[in-house]
Amino acid sequence: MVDPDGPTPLYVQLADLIEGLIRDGTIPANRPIPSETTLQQQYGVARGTSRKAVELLRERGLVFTVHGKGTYAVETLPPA
Amino acid sequence: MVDPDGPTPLYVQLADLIEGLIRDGTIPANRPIPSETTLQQQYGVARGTSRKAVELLRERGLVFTVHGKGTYAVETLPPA
DNA sequence: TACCATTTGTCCGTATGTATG
DNA sequence: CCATACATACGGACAAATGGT
Repeated sequence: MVDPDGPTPLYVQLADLIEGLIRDGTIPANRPIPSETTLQQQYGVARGTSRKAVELLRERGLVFTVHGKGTYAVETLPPA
Repeated sequence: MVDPDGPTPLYVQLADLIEGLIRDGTIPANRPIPSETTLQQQYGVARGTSRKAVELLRERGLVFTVHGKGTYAVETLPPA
């Protein structure tokens, strides 16, 4: 999944992985991505790392976040 | 604001700047100073740098920190 | 109304690695 | 060698929003 010893930062690897899930339809539009806590446990990273991954996905225009609810895949994806 | 090329370390410049804000009343007693994250973004420095600046202010007796909440200006300022 | 669980938001504390002067 | 500075990554604690009981 993610490689802590690789040259790519963990939070970038995580973001790339989730981007793949969105682009291949595993996570459809307007459906939530895993919570920050779930990502931590699932991939064995700290919360700060999962937060930075989600932040990157927001910057890439792939997801939007609602405080107290969750983070969701956007309707129309930006070009890869 | 802060000069990365100047002879004074960035974190000292940042601390001096905030000390000024406290002494001139811009930041009143028991009010929070900008967070480390805010300082980073505001002045374009790394977190370690903003953290060292706040640490310096603590050593100078100008602020006190509450873990998980924030850093605040003290009630009675030490002599300049 | 009150309470509670979940989730995101915002804080700080610490450590390691890299690079520069 | 050491201080400065940046980036990454871990952890803990509290605040705010949401939704359900």
